[in-house]
Amino acid sequence: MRTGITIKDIAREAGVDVSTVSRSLSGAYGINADTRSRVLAVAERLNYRANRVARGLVTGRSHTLGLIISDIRNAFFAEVARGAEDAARAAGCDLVLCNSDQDAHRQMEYVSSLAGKRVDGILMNSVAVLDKDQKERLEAIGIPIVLLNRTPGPFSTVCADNKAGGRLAAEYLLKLGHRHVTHLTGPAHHGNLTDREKAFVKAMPPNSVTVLHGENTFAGGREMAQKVLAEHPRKITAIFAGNDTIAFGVLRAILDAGLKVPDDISLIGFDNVELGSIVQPPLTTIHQPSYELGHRAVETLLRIGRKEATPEHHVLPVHLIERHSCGPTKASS
Amino acid sequence: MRTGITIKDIAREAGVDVSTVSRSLSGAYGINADTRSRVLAVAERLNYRANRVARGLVTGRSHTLGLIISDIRNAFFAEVARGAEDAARAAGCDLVLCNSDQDAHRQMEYVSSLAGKRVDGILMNSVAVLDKDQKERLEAIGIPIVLLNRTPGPFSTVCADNKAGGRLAAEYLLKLGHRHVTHLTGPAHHGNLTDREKAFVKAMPPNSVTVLHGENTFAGGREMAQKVLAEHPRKITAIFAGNDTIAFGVLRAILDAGLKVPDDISLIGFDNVELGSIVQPPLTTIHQPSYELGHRAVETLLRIGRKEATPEHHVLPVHLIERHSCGPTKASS
DNA sequence: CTGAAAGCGCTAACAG
DNA sequence: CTGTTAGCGCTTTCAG
Repeated sequence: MRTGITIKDIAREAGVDVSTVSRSLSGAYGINADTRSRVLAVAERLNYRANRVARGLVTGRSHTLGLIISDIRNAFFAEVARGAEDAARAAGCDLVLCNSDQDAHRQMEYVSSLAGKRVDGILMNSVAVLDKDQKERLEAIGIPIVLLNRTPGPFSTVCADNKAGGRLAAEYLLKLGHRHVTHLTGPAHHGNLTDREKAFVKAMPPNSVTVLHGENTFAGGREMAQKVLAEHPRKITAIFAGNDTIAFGVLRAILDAGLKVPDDISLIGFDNVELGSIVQPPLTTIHQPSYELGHRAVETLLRIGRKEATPEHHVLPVHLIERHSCGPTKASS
Repeated sequence: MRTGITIKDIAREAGVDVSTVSRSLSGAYGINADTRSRVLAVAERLNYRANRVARGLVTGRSHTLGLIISDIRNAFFAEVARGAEDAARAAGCDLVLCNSDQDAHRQMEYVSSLAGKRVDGILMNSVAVLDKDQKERLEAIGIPIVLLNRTPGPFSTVCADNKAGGRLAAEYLLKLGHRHVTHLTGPAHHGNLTDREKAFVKAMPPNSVTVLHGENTFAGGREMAQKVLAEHPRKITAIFAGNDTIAFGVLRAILDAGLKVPDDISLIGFDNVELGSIVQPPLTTIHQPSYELGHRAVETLLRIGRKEATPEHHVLPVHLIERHSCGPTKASS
């Protein structure tokens, strides 16, 4: 009912066998040019549209990829998704969008569901560093996977150089004289954020930084900032946010508290989301190539999918974007 | 190779027929509780995962929906997409993401591709108001469609009350004394934006507003604003942007020109994107329920999909969010 | 070069 | 309650 016109109809109409139709359509070898164009004409006339589901059933390839991310509303992920979709489209694949909200259970449900649909590959920024059980289940699924965050293990990964980014942020703040800083970030054991945190803390002098974990969202950033602001009204001179979205929330809280950035407190983010340039003050941040990340990730997904082969690990460079949310400490040294 | 374990394997293993397995799995009627649990146990043990593609082939339902939007990087669409995905998931459907970049050709390719995949429905913010030919082609496809912008015709629509929004913006600006305003918006004949434009112009005094069409993106907003600023340095006292993303671009250009908002020029947007509250100055805008839009759209999509039935038209309310990007004119009255 | 036949993995009557 | 029989729409040997 739904479809109507199939390969069979056009076979009958063109007076040939279905296999001939199939071959003509797929532009295959060994087919008379005349028959072929006749078949094509009929297909055209009947407004035929091949059923990709049926084709997928026999070929075993669905030409569909799954993308599991925390939340598409985070501008960083939107950018990643766009890069991924462009690359997928270039390869003739569809991209199904899944928002995990950082929920491990939900993430697994998506994987399961995608597996049931026999997607050709899954791209995901895993909720947290995967435990042994999860890794095994993922491997058992037998679908190519590319992780958007560095996790030791059998899976390919594509991610930014988070450690270098954390270090960059530390060095910059240090150069400006900050010695009492706090790092506001997402849940602990989140691959990328954790790398940033570790590298940041390591690059700062001992005991100069306190870190607070929360939701890595606008709301989360605001809440964490409200907390620190309430507890340490004077002491801290700078905040390093785990990502720009958190930074925006932090900025919001600082503004609400009647304080000024960077006069009262410096703020540096991570991601370099487009809107960072128009908030007030424009946000100093660490740039990571979000679009590229998504693009590269599906490229490697497609590559490893083909040859049942060795995992690849790509790490993309980051750099500092100096705008106006950071300034020198007055109280320091 | 890809899959391995099928219904057949578990039939053999459990010593029953495949149809029995199928029935057990789908929790169907008329099946011995014992056999059923035995089958389930085997399935569990073998880590069986039903092939939804095969199932779709026979049932005719793919449990997949398509979402075609301009660009997921636009925060408004990200919000819509999230609402759509949540609703789709609640209904057991996957959502495939398509970015049309406002390109009519690309939009049609996506529709075609989705149709080939026999999606259960398509959700799209059509590039422009559809012409007769396009409408016919869409109808011929025979897949339920819900449009995210109001287009007269046979398709269901879910959208915000754009006209009311345009009027609201005009009334507000008028109240503040503005009599020389410009409206910076996207391409002409874009359903939603056009409605806003028309209502806005109509609610303003004759000849008080000039409108400029461009790209409805951050870059587009910046470019249009640069143009206006260069040509009418003094005259205009307020700008109404077709959406917040454009407004952000406009803001950027105004700031770059060394002017102040709202002192030198007032700015009002449309959408009420989250980040509007932290730009400087916080953006006054028209709120539309983006998440709801996406959510409602898939709900109606699913509904009209079931009964081959009458199109539905939903229009969701908007309201003014008064922040600090608009002020009274000094030069006026 | 083209037709016949088998089958991808699953569901859906129809008997028994 | 369960097995048998047909397919869904397409690709793919295998003959001819």
